[in-house]
Amino acid sequence: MFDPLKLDVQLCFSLYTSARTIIRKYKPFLDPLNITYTQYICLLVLWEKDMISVKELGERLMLDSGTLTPLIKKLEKQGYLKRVRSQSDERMISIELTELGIELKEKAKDIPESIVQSLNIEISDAIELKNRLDDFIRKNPE
Amino acid sequence: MFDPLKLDVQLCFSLYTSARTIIRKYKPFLDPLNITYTQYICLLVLWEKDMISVKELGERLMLDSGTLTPLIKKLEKQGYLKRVRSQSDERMISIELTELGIELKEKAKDIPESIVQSLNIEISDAIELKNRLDDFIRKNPE
DNA sequence: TCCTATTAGATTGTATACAATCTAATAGTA
DNA sequence: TACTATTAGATTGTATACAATCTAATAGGA
Repeated sequence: MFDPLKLDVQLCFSLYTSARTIIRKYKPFLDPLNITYTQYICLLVLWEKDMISVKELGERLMLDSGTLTPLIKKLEKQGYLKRVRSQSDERMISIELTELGIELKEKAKDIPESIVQSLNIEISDAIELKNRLDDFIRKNPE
Repeated sequence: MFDPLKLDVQLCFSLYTSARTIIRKYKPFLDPLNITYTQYICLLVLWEKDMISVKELGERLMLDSGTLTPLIKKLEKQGYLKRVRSQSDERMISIELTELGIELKEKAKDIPESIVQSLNIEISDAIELKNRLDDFIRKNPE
């Protein structure tokens, strides 16, 4: 008999478990750089576009200032970035990579490839899965 | 030019975001029961099989005692379960639903259906996505 | 039986997530 | 211009995750 109150049946649990599983895979590659997964994705955004506000970073990662403020301060303490009060609008903080932060990009460049190698998944399946997830995210905003 | 250090390219971020997105969808349905998503999935396991150890629950959810111990104590404080030291092996704790915990199953019975309704996704797509995720989890253990 | 290894769960410490609230700055408007 | 609303980011409080360590109990030999 089909019971929707079964853990095994619920999509959410599969998403939750998959996310934790893959984030765990990043750990051995991020530990040497002394950063966490969330810090890593912040840096990914900054490596793409430097000098953005906390708000813009938050929109990109779908995280709020409650999560980002302490995290950015930790990256600042490690010397990877600076927090600069904007001149034009003093409510805003501009996050700016330091030399060290820019250099870190080079050290992190092989991580995506290493992750793909460490995952037991075909590239085509990974792409298909990612497309389906992005479709899901797109259709379920907020 | 394809850059693997782009956030948008990485499967992990899609998983991470999808998981947070769908867990957020549970909140309006779980808030009235005064439980969180993680507490809910613990109860899902117990509603399926009562009187299990912390270890067995942990294996089912892939969570360790560091996460589960405080969480189970909160559910105990709310009166949904009892923690009973096993007679045969005093290292083990048996988690046992109370009347209140059993009654909660009835109150939670419509949640899966409500979630499906609230998600903008076709059932067939949800099933396909879930199958792919479960395949991914199965192939990437630990 | 005695000793060592293992195991179950608890505890500690760090790092998110996220709701709710707060503060200071800016925008919008009468 | 004076007033109100909005906005950016910080702060507070709660609840995970998870590594590392600790403790007590059991298992498995010599």
